[in-house]
Amino acid sequence: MEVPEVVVGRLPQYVRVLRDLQKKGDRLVSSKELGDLLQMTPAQIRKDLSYFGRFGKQGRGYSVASLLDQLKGILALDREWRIALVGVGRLGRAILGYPGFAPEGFQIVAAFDDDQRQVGQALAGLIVQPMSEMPRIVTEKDIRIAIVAVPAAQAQNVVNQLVSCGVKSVLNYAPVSVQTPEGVRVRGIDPVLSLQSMTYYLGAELGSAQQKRAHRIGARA
Amino acid sequence: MEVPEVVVGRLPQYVRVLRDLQKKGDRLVSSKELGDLLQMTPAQIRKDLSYFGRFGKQGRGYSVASLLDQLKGILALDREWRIALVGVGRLGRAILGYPGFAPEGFQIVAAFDDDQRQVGQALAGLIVQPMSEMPRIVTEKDIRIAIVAVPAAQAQNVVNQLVSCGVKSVLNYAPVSVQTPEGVRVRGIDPVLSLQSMTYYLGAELGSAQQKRAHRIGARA
DNA sequence: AAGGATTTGTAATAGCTGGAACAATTGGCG
DNA sequence: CGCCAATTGTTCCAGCTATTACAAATCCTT
Repeated sequence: MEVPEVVVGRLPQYVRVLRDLQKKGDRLVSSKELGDLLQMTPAQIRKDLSYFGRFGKQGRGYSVASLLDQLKGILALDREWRIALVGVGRLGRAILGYPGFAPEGFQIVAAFDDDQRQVGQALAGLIVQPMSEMPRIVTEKDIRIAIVAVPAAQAQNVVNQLVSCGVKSVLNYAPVSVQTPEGVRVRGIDPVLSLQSMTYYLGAELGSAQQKRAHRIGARA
Repeated sequence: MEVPEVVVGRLPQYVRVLRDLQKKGDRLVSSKELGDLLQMTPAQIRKDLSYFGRFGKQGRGYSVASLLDQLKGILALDREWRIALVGVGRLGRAILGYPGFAPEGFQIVAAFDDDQRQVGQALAGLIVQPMSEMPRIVTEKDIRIAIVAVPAAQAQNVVNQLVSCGVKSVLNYAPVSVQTPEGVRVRGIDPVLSLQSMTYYLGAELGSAQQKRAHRIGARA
């Protein structure tokens, strides 16, 4: 069966909330409970999970530990992922220092920059490498994921290089939409875009009554 | 006419690419061109825009400057938005120093933290305030948007406080799903979730032939 | 052991979203 | 001046997504 991309996109949320429940000591959880925590309908959660198997028990719900294990397997989170970081400016350094990656199995194992003042420097236990070393290092370390934290003007070029090195997934912090060949996935992280999609509704609230009527407000987690 | 939320979510991308085109000196742009840049079909762009009016000229395309102006108006980006930041730890400081907000009209005008060692400190021209000052300052400065950069365990509590202060939009950097009443919008920024939705496809490529067949690969910008 | 309360997995359905297609319109060119 | 190429705005339709509804299964209580 074909799994819709939107379903895959929700699985990590399930993983995250299941971890919290496990930490809290809960052994069982129902789709209703999960739905409340994630502001989704129970049916959607059950249907999403049903793409991958039957993990629950009727009348009881899901075993937190077992569902978590299953989802980690499905998302391939039961292994370490080596990541290359490109760009060690202000943003890149913050990413290197972010403590949220390692506990989830994401390890930044190489850092690149084309600024000669940055190259050779030690950061978070890594020596910053010149871009010219990318093909060799990415191949040697078998890196499939890259994080791009370079200025917008350089992002497309950097992504092109990464793709030609065999990188298949890119997390793009540059505020620009980059194009990739089929088979290479890009996820953008741009707080400004997120803010701008919220001001639409804020503007309506401040605007005329006519505008108010035109926009419907609904919460989103 | 009711505008779907998914359409509103794409408008900021149009704004971003239109800015780039304007910087590049282009005066006109077609939906085909925009579609190529954003890896979308021209029809979708035309349809999205048609929710708000008729901005193009048949046979010619859209005036970059005029479409940009229109979209900025629709998204309420033609004004300054005052933002409160909660949490000035490692992540909060990085956000304060991020130079991408100001040029888009987003100004962080208050910073809060409940850590007594942080309160009173000057950061990026702001004095870090205690949480107890939030109701007063948010009201006085008429703040409607907040950025949350506190540990996951405190995020829900902080959001509750923000909501009770009248904040209507929250950009949540904490790796947790927070619940809000209807009318309050939350957008989460969690790079780990983005990575985890990509490993699903990477795992399939490394896995068995059976898994390979099960997952379909398609690029996404 | 029987009955009731609960909850899953899925089938059916309603609603939404994206894309194809095309008439209408515009500007350029000979 | 008339034709041609280009491109929009919109209608229609196919496909996708979410929700409702319910039979089947499980556990708890008495």
